[in-house]
Formats: sequence, structure tokens, C-alpha cells
Amino acid sequence: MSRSAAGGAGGAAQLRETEAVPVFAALADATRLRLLRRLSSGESLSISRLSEGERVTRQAITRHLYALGRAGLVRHQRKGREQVWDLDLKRLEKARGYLDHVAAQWDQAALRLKAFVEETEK
Amino acid sequence: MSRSAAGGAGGAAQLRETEAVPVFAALADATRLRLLRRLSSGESLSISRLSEGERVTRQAITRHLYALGRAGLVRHQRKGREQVWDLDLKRLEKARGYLDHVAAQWDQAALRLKAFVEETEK
DNA sequence: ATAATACGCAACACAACGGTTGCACATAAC
DNA sequence: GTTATGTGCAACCGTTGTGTTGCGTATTAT
Repeated sequence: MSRSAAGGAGGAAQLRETEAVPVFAALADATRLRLLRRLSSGESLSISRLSEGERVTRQAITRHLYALGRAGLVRHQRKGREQVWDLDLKRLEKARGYLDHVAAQWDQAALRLKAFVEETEK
Repeated sequence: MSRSAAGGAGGAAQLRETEAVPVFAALADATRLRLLRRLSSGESLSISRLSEGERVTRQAITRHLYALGRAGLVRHQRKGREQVWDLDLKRLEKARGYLDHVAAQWDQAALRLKAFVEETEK
């Protein structure tokens, strides 16, 4: 275990949670998680390329990509007749903060629960 | 930063991602995040208690709690005329694994992207 | 016994989500 | 110039999610 920052001074906790919602929503889909994973290779990929192997239409993939984009996880860029997508590292790092924050919250909960049990068993 | 475990041997990645979906879906709501936070105190809370301060009806809260329950994050228990809810620590730890997994994936993506840039700038 | 509290169930409304199809348009490729 | 490829746009549809209201039932308090 051991998590340092994130849950520390719980000042901005409230605000962070609301900010985290769109991120979690974006991650709540298997197709989108796959897209993110493919983009994690570091290679920019076009919509058609990203549609290969998926069982849904290109249009569906396009929508998923924009969904990820709205959450700030990916960006796109025109390249000839193609539209290529990349991870947005800056925002991604911020999003990671949300994950860490929630994880830290759960760690603290675990500690508190253990304390509860110990006190009860006294 | 620096993250060690969690994403380590990325063998079960595919499987984990699908398992993670319901968890992320459960976290993709401000009300549910608040409920989780309140339950993180370690104290078992009834539906009525958890409804206090929220701007939606008790029924809405009930549904949110069951949504969290379906994702395996919380459990409930009958106590007289009340139904009290707790965090499900065991499952919670597993869910934390999902968060760490995704976070680790992003870290690796960052490294790959840096490598990409360096190679391009040669 | 009566009243207050805590909850369960069911029906309903509405918006959001995920996916599809059909077609138009722009850019490469030949 | 023609053809093939990659996208964009819009309409449409079924499902799921979120919230409500109304009412019934169980438990606790007085």
C-alpha cells in the first residue's frame, strides 16, 4: 500500500470529485478502454485504423473518440484526408490524479474500518 | 510520482478492462461519489441517513446505493427497520486494482510518447 | 393502540447513450 | 479523370439511467 499525496489535505476533495465524473464516465465503456489502450502505444492513429478489429461501425468508433475527447483524454488532428488521434498527456496526468484520489480515499477507509473493528472487539 | 506494482505484468489486461467497466460506471456520478465518501468514514449508515443533505429523493439514493452494490463497492445489511450500508473492503481493494491498472497504462504511454518525440527530433 | 419513522414496490416520464443506416464530400491513388 | 479511401452529417431506434410520485408495509416510539 502506501499512498502519499492525493487524499492528504482534503481541501479540494469536493471539487475534484465533480471534475472526476466525466473522466469516469469516459472510462465506463469497454470499447473506449480498448481505444485508449491502443493509443497508449504512442502512435497516432486514424479513425479507420482504430476501427479495425472492432465489431462496431466506424461511426460508433468516431463517437467514442469524441466522448474520450470531451473528457480530455485524447485529442485529434487533421492529417490529409485522415483524422489522427493521440492521447492528451497533460490532461491524462490530471485524470490520473482523480484515480489516485479515489484510491487514496479507499485506503483511508480501510484503515478507519480496521480501527472500528478493533474498537468493537475490545 | 512513480508507481510500482499494479500494472506490472500486463498479462490479464484484457480481462481486467472488461471487469473494470462496471466499476468506472459506478463512479461516474457525483451523488454516488459523495455516498462513497460518506461511507469512507467507516460508519454504517442507513438509507435515510445517507439521503440527508442530498437534493434528490430517498428513492433516488436507494437506487444509487444498489448501483454501487452491483459494482461490488458496497454492501447492505438489515438492522431493525433500517437498512444499513457499508463499504465492501474486499471488493474495494480489487476495484482499486483497476484504477491502478489504468493509471499504470497511462504512465507507460507517457514513456512511449517521450521516446517517440526523442526519436522524431533526432 | 396510535403515531411516527424507515423502507419496498411499481408505474411513469424524460434524457442520455450506443449503435445503425444512407448519403454527401474531400483527399489520395492510379 | 476516375476510382478508392477516409470522413462528416443527420436521422432514426432501442435500451439504459436517473428521477419522480403514490401507496403499501414493517418496525419503533409514545
